[in-house]
This record gives sequence, C-alpha cells and structure tokens, in this order.
Amino acid sequence: MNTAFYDRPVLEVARDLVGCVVTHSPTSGVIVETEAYHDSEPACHAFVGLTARTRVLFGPPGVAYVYRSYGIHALLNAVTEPEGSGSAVLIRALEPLTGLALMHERRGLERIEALCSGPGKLTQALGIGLELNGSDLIRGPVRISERPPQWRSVDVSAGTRVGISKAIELPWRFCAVGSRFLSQPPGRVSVA
DNA sequence: CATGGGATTGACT
DNA sequence: GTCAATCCCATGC
Repeated sequence: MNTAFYDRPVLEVARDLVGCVVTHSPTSGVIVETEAYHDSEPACHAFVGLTARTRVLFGPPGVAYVYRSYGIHALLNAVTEPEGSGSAVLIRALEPLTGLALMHERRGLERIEALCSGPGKLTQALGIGLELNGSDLIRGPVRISERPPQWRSVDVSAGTRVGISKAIELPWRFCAVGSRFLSQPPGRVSVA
C-alpha cells in the first residue's frame, strides 16, 4: 500500500480498505468493517478544527490516528486525503489472520468471532496502543497491505455508522457482505 | 481552573 | 436490555 492510496476522498478509501490486511507483527487480520469520518460533519473529531488532538487528522495521509475512547479503549484510524483535510477511516472489525494464540492471550479465552469484532477489541488483540498515534502505516510498526487474492472481489455494503450521536444518517459505514466477524449486523444495504 | 461528553465494552439483571 | 468503568480534551466561566 502506498501514500497515493490514502491520498483520495475518504469514502473511497474506506470502501477500498475492506478486504485489506492490518498487521502488527506477529498478529494480523483482514478488515471487514470500516467507517469514514470527515471534518465537514459533526461526528468527526476534526469538526472542531485544528487542535493538539486533531493535529494528526489534518496531517499527511497514510498515518495512524489512535485515540482513547470512553477513557478505556484505543481506536485505530487511517488518515486520508491531502494534508489540511481532516479525515480518517475508522477500522471497526477484523477477521483474525495470524497470531491467533497471542490474540487469545491478550483478550482472554473467547470465540474467534469475538477477538476483533469491534474497534476497541481489535486494538487490544493486535496490541495497538496510543503510543502508535501518528505512526506511519506504510513504514511503521502497524501496516496495512493489499487484499489477499481471495478478497479481491469481496462484496461491500454501505450502511449507517454505529455508536455516534451526530450525523447518524450518513451511510458511511462499509462492511464485507456476509462476514461473521462484524461488530454489528449491517444497518442498511447497497452495492459496491 | 472545573466540568462534561464521547467513534465502547463487558458484566450483570 | 441496562449500566458502570474511566480519562483525554474541548469548552466555558
């Protein structure tokens, strides 16, 4: 994956990331669910403008934005669009691929379907913490790589986002159709 | 300087 | 289905 991939409209990147692989060695997983956030809408952290917190969101594309949610969980985002545009793709769920034993250890004994089926769960399973905020997704410790062959033609559905209180009507959530590893059942359906 | 809310999860009823 | 845990940071006085 290269910088040009992220240097595009956030909705395109969010859809294209489904089926790609997130790796934080030795653990990795296939992205099955994403959400897009953009500074033009109030659900996005960058909506408030450039601050110390949103600095990374307005920075160059292809960088990780990791932040703490509800004081407890770390959530992983991929910054998109040219520098100066505050936008990012939230990685919401993965299908575990490698390092399963370590994931189980970090999460406690659970079903495979529950290891990475939520934005706070997958960061725990992959060992991704706030210290990775601002790290490079192309050369850094956490990387995103292209779709494996069997994911090249994955069907992607668009639906409404989850767990937010503003701009809840935007269909900016993208899911791999039929995946058992989603954080929640799809909201609304369309094509890809 | 004090306050309140949030892109969640998991335990309990 | 309901609810507490927990903390960074934007906002307001």
